[in-house]
Amino acid sequence: MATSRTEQRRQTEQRILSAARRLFSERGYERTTIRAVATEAAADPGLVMRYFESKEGLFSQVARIDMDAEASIDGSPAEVADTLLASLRDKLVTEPEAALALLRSMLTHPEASREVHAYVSAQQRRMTEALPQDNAALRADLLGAVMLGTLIGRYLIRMEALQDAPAEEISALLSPCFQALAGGAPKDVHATEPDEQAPAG
Amino acid sequence: MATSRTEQRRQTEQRILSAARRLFSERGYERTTIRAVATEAAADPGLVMRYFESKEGLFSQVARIDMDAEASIDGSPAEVADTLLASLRDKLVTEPEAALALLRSMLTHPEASREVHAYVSAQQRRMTEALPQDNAALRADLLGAVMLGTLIGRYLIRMEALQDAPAEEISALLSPCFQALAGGAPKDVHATEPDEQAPAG
DNA sequence: GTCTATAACGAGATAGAC
DNA sequence: GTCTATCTCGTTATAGAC
Repeated sequence: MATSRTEQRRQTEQRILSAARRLFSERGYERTTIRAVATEAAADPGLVMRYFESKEGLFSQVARIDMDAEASIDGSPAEVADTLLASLRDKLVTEPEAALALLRSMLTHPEASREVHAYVSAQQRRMTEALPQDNAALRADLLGAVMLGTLIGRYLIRMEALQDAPAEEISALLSPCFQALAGGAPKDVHATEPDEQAPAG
Repeated sequence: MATSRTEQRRQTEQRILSAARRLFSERGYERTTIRAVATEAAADPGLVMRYFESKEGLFSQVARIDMDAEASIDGSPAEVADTLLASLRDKLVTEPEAALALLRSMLTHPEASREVHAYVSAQQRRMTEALPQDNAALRADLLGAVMLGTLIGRYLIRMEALQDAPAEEISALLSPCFQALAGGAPKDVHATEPDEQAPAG
């Protein structure tokens, strides 16, 4: 017998999670209803509640991102910039659906906001340690803001050119930007005249 | 007498608008209720409906941004970058509450999304015309994404360092970033005048 | 009579009883 | 696993104040 009760239940749970991931990332927390998730998963609304306790519980399950999976951030400023850029490129290559569920709701849902805040804070702290400048914390925040803006533009707002561009082209354009923010020397600039670039401080 | 009936009404309308602006920008569209706006404005929920037709109508009134007020975008890539940076710095100096109402809801409310999309598209088109490169459209989108990310980080997500930093410091750090994205030569000037264009080299 | 406040309606949500 | 009570929302009718 292929489908025991527990197996059946596990499958239903998976269908619900998958449906929730899709709807939360497409519509955000508020506009996603338990009913819609249930319909999408061919299950009963009550079941969703039973399995995940509440709408909040379902969202938590969906939007949990493991910070530990992120690459560690260290080395010279230029290396930090490269690491971050590589991390961003990853997310530009394959759409990070679970993360999008979180991003989509971060401006309007308190828990999503907290979750994102915790994530960027952690990342920020690691970067701040790696960047030697006195204004390292601000530089780290700006790096985070640029990454956030890029992901929002591509996946959530769907800016046309940004949505269609290959990941490599985006990261190539962003590279000098990251280098500058990290405080390293901008390397592959399409500049006609490489001027001196000492940060005023 | 200071408060005639129409004057009284005008004041109530203003209180409602002000309350709505605050609540929409703090909580976003979905989590802002007509009732809460009315309470905040010391008015009646029915009045809000009567004055503004519907919740959508109220939001439209609050979130209307005049694109014409934006500075025109032209000149060399370096000048384009400077213009954009100046525009961003403006918004970093004084918190643009009405725009924040729109930004806060852009990821979860369809009309807010459309409004923002129209805005960035218009800006994008003007920039694309000004930037000579073949990948101008993508560069324009990225410039927009960086500005968006910066505003979100400072006002909506409230990244700590970014929230507290003076506008000049932020724009100084962002300047080479903008220059690189616009395709001009990175330069280390931090101008205080929007019109100021330092002669490079 | 116009403008404002109170009350009620129906839709749709979550969550807990069966 | 299903059904239904309760809550809150946006909105509309109704009664009262100027």
